[in-house]
Amino acid sequence: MKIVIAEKPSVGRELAKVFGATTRKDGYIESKGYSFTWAFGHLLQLAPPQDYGFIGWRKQHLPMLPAKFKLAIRKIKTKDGFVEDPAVRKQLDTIKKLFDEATEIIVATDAGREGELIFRYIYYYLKCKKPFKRLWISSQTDEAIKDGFRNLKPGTDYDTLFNSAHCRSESDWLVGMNATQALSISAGNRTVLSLGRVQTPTLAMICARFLEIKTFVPQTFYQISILLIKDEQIFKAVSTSNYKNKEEAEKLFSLVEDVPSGFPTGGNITAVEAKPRKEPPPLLHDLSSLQQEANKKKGFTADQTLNLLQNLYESKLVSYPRTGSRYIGDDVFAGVPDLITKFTNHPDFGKQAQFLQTITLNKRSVNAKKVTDHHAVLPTGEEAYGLSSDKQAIYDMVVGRMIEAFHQECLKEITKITIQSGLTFIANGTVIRSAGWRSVFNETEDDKKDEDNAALPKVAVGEQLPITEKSLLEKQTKPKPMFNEASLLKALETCGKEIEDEELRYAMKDSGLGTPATRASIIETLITREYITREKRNLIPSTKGLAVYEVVKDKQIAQAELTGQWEKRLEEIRSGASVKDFKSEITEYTKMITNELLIAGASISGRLEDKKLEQA
DNA sequence: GCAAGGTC
Repeated sequence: MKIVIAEKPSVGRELAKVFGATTRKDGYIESKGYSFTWAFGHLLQLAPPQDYGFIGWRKQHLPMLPAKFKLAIRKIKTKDGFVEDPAVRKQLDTIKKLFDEATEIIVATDAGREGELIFRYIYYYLKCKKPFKRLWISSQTDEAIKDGFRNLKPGTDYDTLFNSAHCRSESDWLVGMNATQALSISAGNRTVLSLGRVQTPTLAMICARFLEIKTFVPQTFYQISILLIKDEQIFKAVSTSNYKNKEEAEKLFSLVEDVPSGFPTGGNITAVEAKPRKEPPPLLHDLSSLQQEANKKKGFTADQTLNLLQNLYESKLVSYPRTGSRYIGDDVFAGVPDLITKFTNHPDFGKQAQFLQTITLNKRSVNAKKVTDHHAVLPTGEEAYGLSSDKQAIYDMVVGRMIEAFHQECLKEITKITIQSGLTFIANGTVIRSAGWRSVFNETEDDKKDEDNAALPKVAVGEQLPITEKSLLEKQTKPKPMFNEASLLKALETCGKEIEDEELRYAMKDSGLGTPATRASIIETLITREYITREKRNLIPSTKGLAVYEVVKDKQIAQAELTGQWEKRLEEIRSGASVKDFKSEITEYTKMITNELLIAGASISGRLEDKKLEQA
């Protein structure tokens, strides 16, 4: 009997289906020759400090550097504290039984670093010694699966991938557990002050933005705007320059030749520019882009959106939710026309779905090379009925985006008129010639400025138009907005791109901070720790969060670059570099940050106390 | 009590 093990039940069932396996057992599916089983993500985790004898949080334990890490069954929180997850224990027993009977194991966890780790932790925990082969596919279509099974790789081909995964896991434990205890202990051990490679840079971003806004000094500046008229159509133009000095602005303002000042045609047209612009449809959604849209449109938190989407996935209404790809492969694209047909009666998108049946579909979101473990989120086409309003809203965002993504470009005409009257003015106008994908939701653009005109009248260079009105506008510079969940998610995705060091930036190019699967939980962790709170839709740091930020802000643990450095080294390990060197560097770093925090935490002890007094 | 990673 060959045992195939997948990362999650949905994939296990999909593989079984391709093999025609139908005998459903508890935790696996059987056929002649093959049994298909699965994990539920990580079943095993690195054991907590107390499993190595570090009982209680004590300075003399630090730094905790286990000679050999242990694995423990994933825990869940109950009213009696943390206990082994019984469902996980049961599935591990099933897997053990199957492995014991196996002649060969076929590893079908997701094709990536964590997928490899999920299997290897199970394999080593069960002390299994049987040979295994690796299924490595990036698409779940029947053809891709069959092809993958014809081209199984030797399991040992992925030893270096496991090494990099294992290093990632242990390094996060070493740095996170030690830094957390060190800071908590030195700050008086009254409350948990957690730190980690991902959560601390995230907290730092929120705090830095908050302080930037708090210390922002608005600058007053002046702008001059005019209204012109042509063929009974009034349009607006704004001075190309801003003026810091009021006297200067007033002087220039007096030079504007408007009708009330006695100039019947004081606006000289000096340039007219009209350019067509094509706006391609948006890409399909990955989890993060959907979380951002749901936060903007409906105010859902990242966590709520993930839960709603997971629910839709479990009801077989949408494809795999925790994806980081906004593309699909050609094989999935082949099924898209039929999929679109299923939505021709949709109350909101039916008409546009019908229209898509008559055109060549846009293939911007089709790129097999950009599909990683999972493709972009798509509806499955199963009939959806009786959904709660929140679930329906998320489902409609998925369906609507699919219709948009395969729709035509939006064609616009951008017009720019330059007017001279004492000083130079610009009038901008945008006319949509063909709405294309924008007809799906029919929403106005988010980047539209209030000084933009819709359509501009036809004018020619040399024409002189009446200026019916002029205004001197007093404006103030504004700080960047506070982070909300949408802008934070985006910042987590793109923070790698702002790293100056080219190599580190390259190492983070496909990752950012955290992963699609974990970003919602990072935000929730910061809230649970009382580092940040939600105020309306904004994420605001608390006194506690700001105190922690003060201690760590100049340290590596608060920089996104740390992840960049790790990613670079982990990639080297994956291609065969020594594990030993990286491990000893992590050990050194752990010792250093632990010692620093054991000293530094004392400085915030008082600030945590203040918070309690305020509340009392 | 604590990380980050995956998923029901």
